[in-house]
Amino acid sequence: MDARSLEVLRTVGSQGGVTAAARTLHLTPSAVSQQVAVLQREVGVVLTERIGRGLRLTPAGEALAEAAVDVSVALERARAACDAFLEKPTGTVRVSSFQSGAQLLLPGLLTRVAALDGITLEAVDEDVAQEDFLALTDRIDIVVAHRPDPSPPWTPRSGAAAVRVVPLLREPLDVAVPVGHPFADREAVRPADLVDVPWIAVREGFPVATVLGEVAGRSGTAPRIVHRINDFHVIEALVAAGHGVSLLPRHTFGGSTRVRLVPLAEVRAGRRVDALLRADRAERLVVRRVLDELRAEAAGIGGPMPDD
Amino acid sequence: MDARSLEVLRTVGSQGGVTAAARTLHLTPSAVSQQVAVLQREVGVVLTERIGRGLRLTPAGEALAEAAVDVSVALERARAACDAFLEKPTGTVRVSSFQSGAQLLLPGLLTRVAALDGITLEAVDEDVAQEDFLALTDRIDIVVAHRPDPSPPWTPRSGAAAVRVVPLLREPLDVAVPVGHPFADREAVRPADLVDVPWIAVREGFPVATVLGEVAGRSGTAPRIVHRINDFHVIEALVAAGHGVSLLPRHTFGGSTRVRLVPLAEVRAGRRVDALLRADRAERLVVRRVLDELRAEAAGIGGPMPDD
DNA sequence: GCCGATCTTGTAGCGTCACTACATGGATGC
DNA sequence: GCATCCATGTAGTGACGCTACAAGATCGGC
Repeated sequence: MDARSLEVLRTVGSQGGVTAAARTLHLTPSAVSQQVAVLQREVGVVLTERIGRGLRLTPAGEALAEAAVDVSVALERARAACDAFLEKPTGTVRVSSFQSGAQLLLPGLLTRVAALDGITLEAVDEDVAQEDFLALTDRIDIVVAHRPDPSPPWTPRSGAAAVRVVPLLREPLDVAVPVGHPFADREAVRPADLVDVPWIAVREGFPVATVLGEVAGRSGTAPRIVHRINDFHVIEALVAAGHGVSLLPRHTFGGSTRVRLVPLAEVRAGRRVDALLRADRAERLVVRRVLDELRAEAAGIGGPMPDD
Repeated sequence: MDARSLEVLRTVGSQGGVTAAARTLHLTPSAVSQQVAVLQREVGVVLTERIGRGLRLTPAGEALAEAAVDVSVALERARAACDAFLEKPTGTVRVSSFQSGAQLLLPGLLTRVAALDGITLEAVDEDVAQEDFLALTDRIDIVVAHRPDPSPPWTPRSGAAAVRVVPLLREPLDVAVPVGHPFADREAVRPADLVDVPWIAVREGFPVATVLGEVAGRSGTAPRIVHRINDFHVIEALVAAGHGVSLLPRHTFGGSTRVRLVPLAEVRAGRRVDALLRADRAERLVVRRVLDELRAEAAGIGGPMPDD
């Protein structure tokens, strides 16, 4: 029973398969399969079961994976205990963010971290579907993720307490319309005003996709979606050119002079931006340090965080 | 940073040296030294320092060893999480005890455990000096140890919370005198009565050695020790033959018809019998099960345990 | 003060274990 | 029913940890 084997099992659980686990662990599927097999023989309990052509953890496997979290945490805490005897926290931290979050937070974060000296920060932009954010934590230390504001909290595929959620900021979603549009100079628009307008939405399954449905739902009709674009800047350009209206996050707005953001009335539309990190990663001193800076940076932008 | 490496470091700390650690880990000193060296290189902090021709942990090493406990605990807890899915706790548990404790507790414990079915119990009798009991926990699951009743609690050489102490029973120490001795039919004897009597004591440094000094101290004189014998049955035989008097535990008394046990008055003389086990071992289900039986067995003998 | 004993720490050699590459058996979906 | 994807076996290879041996260091005894 090795800490590494447990880590492998846990990854199979969180990534939902041998192949996916192999990818994030930089191994071949064969190696992963063997590790799990050895572990299974050792504990004498069936840990995985085939589901279709895939694989998932049995209740025993879940329990073991859950316990594996504490092992990783204890290991990282041990490492941190030593780091405390070094003068400065040193090391490299991998941070990922969806694009608009990166645009909002990364420049300031990088400046702050550069001032700390000794910490190298590897930033990656990752645009993934809502349900895939948690899985990113297996290969990235701090995952900046977003979800619609009124929405159920992050629920991992496996291992309940494995991932920690640190709220960063809440950002309202406004209606983006071109200059000259009937709404452009309004104080606010109500859902009832938006019946049958041509929407530019994000792709299905992506973070704020559900918000549009809810806004439209208030007026009792389905939204008329004419385009599905993930990049907010592209959306902004399309709106500016009069190809439709859209919901855009207020603070990330590019500032096009040909687009106006009009607040929504009667409905609470927004997105929450959270930092997701595995419990073991959260024990690393450098990670904590970077996370502190990230929170400070977010606090300077979004104002105080409301409780969920 | 491996769980095994941490275990090695921890053993070096608790055993107080590379060679001793190598013995308990069934390794060569060279292997232990290399492991520590690798670990040290990895964390970048000095973990050990030479003290004479020996070795001890630096504060950083202590901190890491302390953290290593949690790693072992988490690992064993993971194993236990799987065992919970098996029908019965199965496995082998190593128990050691000093001789008189073994005589008192082992027969009943073995009977109890045999009734559980599936647990094999390896019993060892270990007569070690007071300060060496704790080190036994590195190679034995449950160490039955004893110490003078009013005495400071067990303090490990390294790693404060690494060893758990489970009180089993308290046993009074009585004055053993031969039949026909002036004290033989007394209700009790006072320290003042015992000035200048010829004592048979245990060897220096062994568990109840200090009690005699304290009893004698009450009368203001040093005890006159004529023999140093560790085996209580040998002591009993010597007392029976009139070669001196001794302090013997009441419940372990062999029952020689030529020896009387007379209680001590005015002074609280006794020994505490404790079970010592490492925190990680305590997580194993089989170990817990055996420990439960041991406590039950002890409760049947010593009556309720007083708080220290 | 020298010598043996004891303890730690290097170096060479060896065995084991985990990984990769490749092949096989199932299950899915167009 | 064929192509695809996934998990899992099997041989081969490389790396890592161990043992055996030797060297440097320190303490106790005569």
